[in-house]
Amino acid sequence: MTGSPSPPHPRLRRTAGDRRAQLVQIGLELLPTTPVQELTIDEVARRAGISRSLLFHYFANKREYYTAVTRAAADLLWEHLMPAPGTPPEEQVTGMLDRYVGWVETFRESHLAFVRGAAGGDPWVSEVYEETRGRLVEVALAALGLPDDARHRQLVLAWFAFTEDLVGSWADEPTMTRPELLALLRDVLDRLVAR
Amino acid sequence: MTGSPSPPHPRLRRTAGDRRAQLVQIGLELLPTTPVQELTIDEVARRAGISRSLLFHYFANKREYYTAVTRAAADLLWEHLMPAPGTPPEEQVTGMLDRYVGWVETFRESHLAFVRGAAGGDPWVSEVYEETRGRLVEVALAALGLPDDARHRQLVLAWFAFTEDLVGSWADEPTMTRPELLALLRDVLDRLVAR
DNA sequence: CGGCTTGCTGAGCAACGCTCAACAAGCTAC
DNA sequence: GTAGCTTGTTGAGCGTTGCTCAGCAAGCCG
Repeated sequence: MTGSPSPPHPRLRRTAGDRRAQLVQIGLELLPTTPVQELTIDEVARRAGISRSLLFHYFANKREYYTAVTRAAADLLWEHLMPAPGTPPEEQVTGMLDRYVGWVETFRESHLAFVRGAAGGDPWVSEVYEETRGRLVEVALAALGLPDDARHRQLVLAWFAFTEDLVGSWADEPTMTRPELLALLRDVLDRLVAR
Repeated sequence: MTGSPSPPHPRLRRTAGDRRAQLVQIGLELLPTTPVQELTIDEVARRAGISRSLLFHYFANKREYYTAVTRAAADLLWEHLMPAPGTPPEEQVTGMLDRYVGWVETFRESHLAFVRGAAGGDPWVSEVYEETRGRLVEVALAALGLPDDARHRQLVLAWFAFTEDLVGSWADEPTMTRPELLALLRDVLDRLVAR
């Protein structure tokens, strides 16, 4: 008590890019335990060891912040799913599907949290994932050699919803083998678009 | 300014049941324009013509309130979908599917808002709809003459996700006729469980 | 009219999103 | 080395919103 106030932190100063990345990273780490929109600025700032005010220096408001966090999560998924350049089209969908199941197996909780946050209430958050889903549909339709029209988009998007739900519950309680799951999903897709 | 304060409301006093029902009703009316969790107590109280405090007399906290609103919405859907007693099993699923599409056609925006709120972040809200979905699966499996085991539940629940997504986007942009949509959904379900 | 139940309110606290004026770390110029 | 600029950073503080609590008053009974 009688000692000098002693600055607990040597007042580290980061570059703008570093700090921004750090804040988004903290958001990503908090995602599994907290719905995005319920992240509190206080908590994030505390973890980063900065004042609340600084967060508003990098993000105009709370929404812009958690939208950035959501976008970061979507980008991670996107990069993991994208086929390596040069992959033959007929293998692309199979590969993406396989990697998607792997992703859910590895990051089950955080992925579930991400999807829930993206599906739920806030339009600004939903839009981020919608956009990623849209790009995934484009890739899938191209790989399948199908036209990118409204009808095929609807069908493949609905199949995404089917896949997300089934893979999620399967990861929680495996009622079939992994290859069976993959075959089932692929089969449903093929029959759907073969009309 | 110089007039008497004049009590704007004659201080109407309602029974507990009436007031509760009124508050839930207001929540239902606000659902299409506002994600459930973002309903503000202020707004609801203002619309009901009561003080904020009174709302906390009926609902312990905000969550309990919007959970009640969500449950009311889920009950409305449930009552609309349930087959009339005495309906032969083979017609039950077809009828429920038909009524579901009708429901989405009629209440597109509010139903979308409801599903989004139920899917999104808050576990307490999700649980309400999860429970209704669970009961719907039971009815469907019974009508189809299938065992109510984990695997069938997973498949039918995933098919629900497929159906919700497809019917939602179809209502926005009809890419096929209504009978075609119903036939497609029914066909996907039949093939899924016929394994 | 006195007394009881209970629907109802207003003042007020704490948490949180957000603003703003000012401080200070680290670089460049002289 | 120091003057001066840029910009990362902070603290005080405001408005809104969820929530509490002591107490008022509407309607009923004796």
